[in-house]
Amino acid sequence: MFDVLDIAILGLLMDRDHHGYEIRTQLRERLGLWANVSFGSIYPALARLARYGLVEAVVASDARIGSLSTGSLSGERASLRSLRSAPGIGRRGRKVYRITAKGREEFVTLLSDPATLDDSKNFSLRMALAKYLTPSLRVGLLERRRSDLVARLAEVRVSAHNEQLDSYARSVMEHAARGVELDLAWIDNLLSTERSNQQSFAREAK
Amino acid sequence: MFDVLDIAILGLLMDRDHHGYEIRTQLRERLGLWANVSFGSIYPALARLARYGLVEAVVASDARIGSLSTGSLSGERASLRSLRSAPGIGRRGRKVYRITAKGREEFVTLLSDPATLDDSKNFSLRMALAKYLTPSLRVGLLERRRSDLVARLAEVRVSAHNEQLDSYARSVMEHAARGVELDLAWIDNLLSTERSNQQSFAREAK
DNA sequence: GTCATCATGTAAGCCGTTACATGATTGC
DNA sequence: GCAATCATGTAACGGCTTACATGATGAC
Repeated sequence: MFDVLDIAILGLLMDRDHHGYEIRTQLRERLGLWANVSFGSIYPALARLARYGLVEAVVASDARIGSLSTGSLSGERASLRSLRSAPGIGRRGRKVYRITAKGREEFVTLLSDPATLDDSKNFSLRMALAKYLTPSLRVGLLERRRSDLVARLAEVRVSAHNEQLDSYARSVMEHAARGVELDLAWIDNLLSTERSNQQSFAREAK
Repeated sequence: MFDVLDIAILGLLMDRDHHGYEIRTQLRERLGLWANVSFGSIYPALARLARYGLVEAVVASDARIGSLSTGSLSGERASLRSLRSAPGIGRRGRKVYRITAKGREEFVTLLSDPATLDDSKNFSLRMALAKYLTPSLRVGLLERRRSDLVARLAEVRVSAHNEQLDSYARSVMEHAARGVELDLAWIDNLLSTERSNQQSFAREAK
């Protein structure tokens, strides 16, 4: 139904409102992935999320003018016009998006949904947004990722020991193995942090 | 013109003939990438390469051993024989593909072509096939990759120091940085190997 | 005799990019 | 006045996956 980009956008909007143009930079700077997602992906995604009622477009309340922030939708048009005619701050009619209550709900569901949790890009995105998950969902996510990596490590080690590989191909395989080991160490570190947090919480509750 | 999968397939065929079904496993086992490329990609790619005359189908008729064409490559002949001799007869009419002289030329050109050498998947593929490159082309490839990684490392370190990141998002960024560092160490290691090989060659030539 | 594996191919569709189209604002 | 950046959107296109269609062979 909704894909990775939708989750990423909702995740950004959980924090604060954004307009489309801004989302591109934020995706790189705050969520790590993707060297510049194109606008051809972002704007349609926003439109779709709006159609499903997970986000809504609000007026660009610009810092200088301010006080325009009366949320009525009928005022939106007028405000955009006034922003345009008024020289100075307001750029071209920005459409600032805000996540709805329904969107917040759906976001947490999507984020913890174990379906399509295959590749590392996907996982990194979810981890970067993990503060919106409950501790137990976080641990579940981490454990699932851990078992995937263990399987992957075994596979890549078998490949690395393939006798018929030349030194370059073997080097690639060995490096792939080291990459998976690094990922695994990271996950284990995150897991132990989660567990010690849970323990200290349990102690407090006593 | 030709894409990554084409290079990968040609690379496999440089070694020995393959049929389509077999290529899928080999892509994983020998070239590392892609958890199973689908046949919907492989067969059309083979057909296209054949249209351009880079490969040709040498139909392995279900018939028994022998009847083998100009076996310039002894290893290839041996592998085909072993495929047929073990069980009763060959399976369904396999189409075994062989790389042509033109294909070998084009392969080296594509492999050393610096265009579209962006992502790590692409680079890993090229490195896995690096034995088909000249030493200087290999060094060029490695140096280009190195400078990309240096730039990437700087970028991701800036992201990791972003004050507004929560601990999870920061952890993702820091882990990304460690990943790039690992890649970089690998490249540097490969580069020094290349250089010491060149030196020992130079000594011999003296 | 039917299931798993081997084997080849086509068609539909998804997801994302590039290219196109438009326009405001800022700074030189 | 002109370029660069900010800003939004649509349309065409490409690559890869899924699903579909077909069929041989070997194992149990």
